[in-house]
Amino acid sequence: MQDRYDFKSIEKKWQDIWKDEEAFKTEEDYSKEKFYVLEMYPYPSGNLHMGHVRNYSIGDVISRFKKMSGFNVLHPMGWDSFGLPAENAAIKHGAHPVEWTNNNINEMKKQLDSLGISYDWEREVSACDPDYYKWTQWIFIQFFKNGLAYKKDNPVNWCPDCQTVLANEQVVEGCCERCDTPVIKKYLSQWYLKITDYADQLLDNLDRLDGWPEKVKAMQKNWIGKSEGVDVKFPIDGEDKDLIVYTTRPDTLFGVTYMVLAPEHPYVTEFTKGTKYESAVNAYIEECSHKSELERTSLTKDKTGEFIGKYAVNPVNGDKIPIYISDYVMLDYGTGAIMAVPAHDQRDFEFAKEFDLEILPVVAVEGVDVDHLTEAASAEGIMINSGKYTGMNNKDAIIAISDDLEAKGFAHKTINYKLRDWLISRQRYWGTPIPMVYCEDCGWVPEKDENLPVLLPTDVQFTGKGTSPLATSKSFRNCPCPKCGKPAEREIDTMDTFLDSSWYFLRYTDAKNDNSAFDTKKVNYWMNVDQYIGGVEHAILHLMYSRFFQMFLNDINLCDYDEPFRNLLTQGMVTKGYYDSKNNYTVAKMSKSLGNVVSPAEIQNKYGADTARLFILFTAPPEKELEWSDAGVEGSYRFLNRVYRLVMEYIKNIRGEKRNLDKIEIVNSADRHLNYMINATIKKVTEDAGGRFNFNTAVASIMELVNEMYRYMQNEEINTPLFNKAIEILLTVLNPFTPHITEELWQMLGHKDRLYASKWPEYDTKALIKDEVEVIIQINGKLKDKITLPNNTEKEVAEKAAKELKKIQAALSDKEIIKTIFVPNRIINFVVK
RNA sequence: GCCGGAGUGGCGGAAUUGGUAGACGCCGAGGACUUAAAAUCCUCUGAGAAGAGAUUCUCGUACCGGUUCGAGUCCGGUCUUCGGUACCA
Repeated sequence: MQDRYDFKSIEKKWQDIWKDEEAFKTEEDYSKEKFYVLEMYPYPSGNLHMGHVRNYSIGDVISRFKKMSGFNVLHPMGWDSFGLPAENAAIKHGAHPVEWTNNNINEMKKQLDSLGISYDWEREVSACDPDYYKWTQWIFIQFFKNGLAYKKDNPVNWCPDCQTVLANEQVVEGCCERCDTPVIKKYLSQWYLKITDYADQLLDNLDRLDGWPEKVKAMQKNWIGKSEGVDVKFPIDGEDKDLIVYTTRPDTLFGVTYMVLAPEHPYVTEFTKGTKYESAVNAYIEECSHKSELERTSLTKDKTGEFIGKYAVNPVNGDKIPIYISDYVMLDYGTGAIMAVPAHDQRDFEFAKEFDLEILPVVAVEGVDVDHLTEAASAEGIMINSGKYTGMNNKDAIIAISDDLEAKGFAHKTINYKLRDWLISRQRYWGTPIPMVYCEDCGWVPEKDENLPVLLPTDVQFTGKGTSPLATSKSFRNCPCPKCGKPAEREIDTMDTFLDSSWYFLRYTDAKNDNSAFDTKKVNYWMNVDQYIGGVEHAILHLMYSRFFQMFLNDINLCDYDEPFRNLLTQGMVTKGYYDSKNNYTVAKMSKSLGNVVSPAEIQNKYGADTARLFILFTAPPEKELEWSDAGVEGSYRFLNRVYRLVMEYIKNIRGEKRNLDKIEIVNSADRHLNYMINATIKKVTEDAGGRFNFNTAVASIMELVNEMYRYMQNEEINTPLFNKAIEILLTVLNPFTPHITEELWQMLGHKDRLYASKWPEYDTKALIKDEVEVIIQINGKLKDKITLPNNTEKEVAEKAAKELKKIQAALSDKEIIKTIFVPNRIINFVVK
């Protein structure tokens, strides 16, 4: 017998068989309960990394487990195949993005199959496939027709390196999320989707998503950033205009000592034109416009600004207060103007100190000397210096002051969101063309349905510079207006690739439909996604955009659900330790630049796919970070060899005889214990792999069963129906984790059927009841001794038996028992003094 | 600052409802097999103390306190750490 099992031939053999048998093909069966398990589709970079392996191993265990449990399982895979790397490769190597992308897809597909992941490849989707992006375009047009897509001239985030605009969500700390280049503001006319119309629904529905991690929900909540306050009207002295500001603290209105406008606010040039303030103000605006987003939002920098020569009138007391401009006020939040209360807002406090403006406290905060502030007092307190509101609790004053001002027409309650509309135009080639046409007479008109898809032209030049590559196509731009037929021009920008990924999970339910994006009956059968699995880096971007799409498609009656993903599992990163430049041991996400990458192919060559899967699932719970350990991989490999040898030993043992498959007989305590372990393992794996997704503890319990079987084998006859059952259960419950080796051993036992198609075992609750149980004996809650008693021994009997134990007698000799706590089959606790 | 997690052996991690803390695995030590090594199998493996030894005692889940017969688990406070987010008015 070989020392180590031959994973290379076994894994290849079974992957070929599954393919031939169409083992994982899924069809609609409306009579059967469905389960839709989905892993986030990857960008086809051409190479699988360990993060992918983890993601897909988790999904595959769930998928295989649910299939064996009797569900009609949908487990598809596809490609997020539009995007910059393909285009950059085209610029660099001259290959067309479509070739580069499709080569990568073929390569990655092979790698996925070599891991034994059970995908139904007949439902494969690829974002860059015209049969797919036709419907992305069609959905965009539905947004347009419903007034949710619009083109607008706006200051936008521009990445000078990627040569394209970015959505707010793609700007991380003032830099491009892709290349880390500081983002600059540009004025451009761009397409937007009105996600802000769904702000409340996106927020409110979060409460219903109880299968989502708190963390992700909190991140989305913060991002939407709902705040309730009031818009207050400040008349401007000497002008026939009012200044509207948004505040959440109307209780501090008596403490307003100046006003601030964003430098870009339209009033600024209007009020300063031709005045002595004009040159200084314009210089300041000019200075701000050169600052990057990063510089401007930096908290550490000193406050700057300019007085614009005008005064506003405070509606609560008629005070005249100076108006400044400063870049600490943002044009795109609230009204782009604020009332400044230096005593109670830290930013205003800093500005007031810099410009020597009055700091007037209006809320007495406990424990703070408000007349000698060293920083703003933003906590709650009692109103002071506030006319008739003085003495009130500031929380009550918020309501009283806003109500009074509202009655006088100076205020109204408002809600503000941080969420902005989604800028979806990209000045790049490799994306879905925006299917819009500009006609001088008709304005922006969507392409006719029958002309979809608007195909990406092939006669373009990739320079990576200047305007959208589509502008260089001779064939693309000119077209007739879909409405009036006159010569018109196509939009030359493409869509953000996040649109492609905002509905791909719907397309899987009906991937080959030529007549619509998906069939309503099919989509309603399969949706929602019962279990979605992916990295937490998509907590806001992809997961919020997809929810938005789903809500919209629900509103236009294309499907019955307003949330796409019922349960979400955010897997942790795969990390590995390395020695940095100062020779310190550091653990970090695997990355080429750090040199701490372990490639899946390398591990598969050395140990096989089953070992790679097992190690990843066993080493850490799925949502936690997983630190790669070569020794740990060895351990997983060792375990699989142990399983292999165990089954070979059993087969060897029955050679020449018939396998004893009679009725199971439990003849001794060893049998009873093995039978207990068999059933306990089924129970544990069913609960851990099927419900809690704690695959690590599920695997641990299978390991315990194997250990027990080795012990049993040393002393007992193993050609018995009971041991045969142990072997078969072992292979069955291990199958979702390591499908190749278990399928092979199953066949070697003589089975003609397949393990992947077999039924998940049920456990016998009677076998889990032990005849005898170990009861612990405590004195004052501390463990003193243990006693073995018949199951369900009564309190009196147990207590008597416990008191007869020598240790307990000794411990109780000079004590008085006040009370005895008895938990059946568990604990006797003597409370003594 | 605000929001959300997490702190358990040498390491990854168990303990699902308040009931034997440390399952399972890694590392390590010892033994068996072997000419030898690898592989495999068996035993031990939280810390400290006492004992020749079987064994016994004490401490121990970031820290301080509380509730309880009993707390890794519940409550109050503190610290550390990770992730997200922020001149958002």
